[in-house]
Amino acid sequence: MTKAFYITTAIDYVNGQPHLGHGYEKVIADVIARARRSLGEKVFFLTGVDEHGQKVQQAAVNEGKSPQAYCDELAAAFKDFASKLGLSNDDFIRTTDRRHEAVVQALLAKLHASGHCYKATYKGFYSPKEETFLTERDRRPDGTFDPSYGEVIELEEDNYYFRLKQHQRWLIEHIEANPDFIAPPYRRNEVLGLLNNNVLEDLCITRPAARLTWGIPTPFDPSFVTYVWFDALINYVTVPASFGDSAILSLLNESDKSSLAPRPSPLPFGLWPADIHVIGKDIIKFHAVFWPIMLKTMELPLPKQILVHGFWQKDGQKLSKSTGNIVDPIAVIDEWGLDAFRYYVVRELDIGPDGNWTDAGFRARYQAELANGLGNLVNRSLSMLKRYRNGLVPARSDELASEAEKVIRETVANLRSNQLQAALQSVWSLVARANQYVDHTAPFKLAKDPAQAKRLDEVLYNLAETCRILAVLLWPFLPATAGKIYSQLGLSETPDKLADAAWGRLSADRTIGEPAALFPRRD
RNA sequence: GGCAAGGUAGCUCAGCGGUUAGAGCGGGCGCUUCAUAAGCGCUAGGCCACAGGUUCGAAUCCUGUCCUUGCUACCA
Repeated sequence: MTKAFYITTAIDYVNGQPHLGHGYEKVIADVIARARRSLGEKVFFLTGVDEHGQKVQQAAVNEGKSPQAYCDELAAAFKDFASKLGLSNDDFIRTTDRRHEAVVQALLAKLHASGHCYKATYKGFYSPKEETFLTERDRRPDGTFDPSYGEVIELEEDNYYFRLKQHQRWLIEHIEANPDFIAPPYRRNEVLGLLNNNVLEDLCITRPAARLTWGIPTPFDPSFVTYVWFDALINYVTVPASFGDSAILSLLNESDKSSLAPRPSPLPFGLWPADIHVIGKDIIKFHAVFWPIMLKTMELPLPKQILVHGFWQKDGQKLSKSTGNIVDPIAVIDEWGLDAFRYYVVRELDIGPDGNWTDAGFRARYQAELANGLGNLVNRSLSMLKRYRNGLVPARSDELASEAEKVIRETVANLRSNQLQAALQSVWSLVARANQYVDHTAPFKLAKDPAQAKRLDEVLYNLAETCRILAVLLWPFLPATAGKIYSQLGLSETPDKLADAAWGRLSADRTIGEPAALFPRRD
C-alpha cells in the first residue's frame, strides 16, 4: 500500500477560545499540506482538539456545565476557527471521539501486558493547575513554588508509570542518525542536551479516578484514568487506525477494531508514520522524547520530523489574556481578509524563532506587499491587456521566462524544505521584477504608437503569464487570492498544481475576465 | 551555575578569512502615469558590543569582559 504525506498539528487544549498562537500553527501546517498536494503528492492533514484533564473538568464545573457539554461548545469553536483559517484538513480529531478512546485503551492494554508500565506509590507535591508532579527540586530558594504551578498540594497516591530509562540510548542514537528528525537544528541540540545530561524519570501515565473522572478509563484498572498527555499524543495514530491504516490496525484485536465504528471508508493508502508533526516549542519534550518512546514500545515506526515553531509576541510583550496584550485572529480576518492574515504570519516569521506582531507591521506589509506589490501588478497588467487588446491574450512571448523559471525553482525548493518565509521572498522577487518590467517596457507608451503593436503584444503576454504563474506559486499560501487571479485571467480551473507553473501555459486568443483589486488599499 | 545561540545601517536581518560591509522596510531626492495617489530609479545612514591576540590581511578565527535569548541545573 502506498503511503500519503501525513502532516499533523498539535491538538489544542480546550480551556479557552482560539488565539493567534493556535492560528499560526494551523496556517503553517496548512501551507505545507497544500504545497505538497500542489506538488502532486497524496496528503492527509490532521488537526483537532485535546479535551480531557483536570483543567477542562474544572473549567466545566466553573461554568456549571458537564465536561462533555463544555467540550462540545469549545470543539465547535475550534472547528469554526479551522474553517475560518481556510484549513484544508482531512479530518478533525477530538480526544473524546469514540474511536480515540478505543485506540488509547487498546494501546495502553498492550503496553501494560508487555511490561512497559508498573504501579507505584507517589508521595509528594502536585500542581493541579499544570497537572504535574513536583519535587523538592522544583522549589525556589525561598521554599515556595513558581506561581505558574498555581496552588500546590501535598498528596500520596498510587499510579501507573511508564518506563523510560532504558530508552534513552537508542533515542539519542536515533536523533543523531536522523538530522532532520527534530527541526530546526537548535531544537534538536536542546533535546540531545536534555537526553545526554539527565536521566529520564519514568512517566506517570494515570490519574486516580477518585480525583479526576474526566479522562479515558485505564483498561487494566478501572480506578484510574489516562494521563491527558499520554491520551493526547495517541491522536496521531487514532486517525490512521480509523481510516484503516494497516500499520496501526495490526496492533488492535477484533473487539478494538469494532469500537472504531462508525468507521469511514478505508483510504487506499497508508498514513503512519507521520511525515511532519508541527508543534510549538513548549511541547517539544512530549513529542521528541515521550512520543518516540511510546511508539517504539508499541513497535510502530517513528515520525519523520518534528517541526518546532516559535511563539508570537505583540509589541515586544508576551501575549497575555490578563494584561489584554492579545491579537484576535478572527477580528483580524474579519477586518483584513483571510489571505492577508495568512500572508502576514508566514511572511513575518520563519518557522523556529519567536516573532513579534505589530499592527503597524501588519498594515505595512498589507499595503506595500499585498496591495501595492502583488495586487497592483495584477491589476495594472490585466487593465492594460483589457484596454489595449480588448482582453484578448496575445501570442506567447518568452522575455521573462528564464527569470520566472528561476523563481519557480527557488520557490519549489523552499516549499520542499518547509522554508515558507523564504518561498514568499522568492515569489515577491518576481512581483518586483514584473513591476520593473512594466516600467522599462512602458506598454502605455507603446500603445500610443501603432508601429509598436507587436512589441506591445509581447509585453502584455509576459505580464499576463507572470500573473498566472504567481497565482500557482501562491496557491498554498493564499488560496483565495490565487483563485481570484486565475478567474481574472479568465481561467476556470484552480491554480493548485505546481506543475502548471511552467512558462507558456497561458494560451493565446483567449479572453480574460474583469480586473478587480485583490487587496483594496486601506487608509 | 552549566550548555547553546546571538549582539552588523532608525527597524528586521544576511554576510562568517581577502577588493570601497550588503538586502528589505523606513528617511531624502528625482522619473513616470498603465494601475489600488500604485510603480521605477538614485541617495543618505554603520569605531560590524567592548578589549586583547593570531594573520600579509578579521564582522568573519582565538581568548577575556559586558549584554540578550533559549535549554537545563542548583550539585559535587
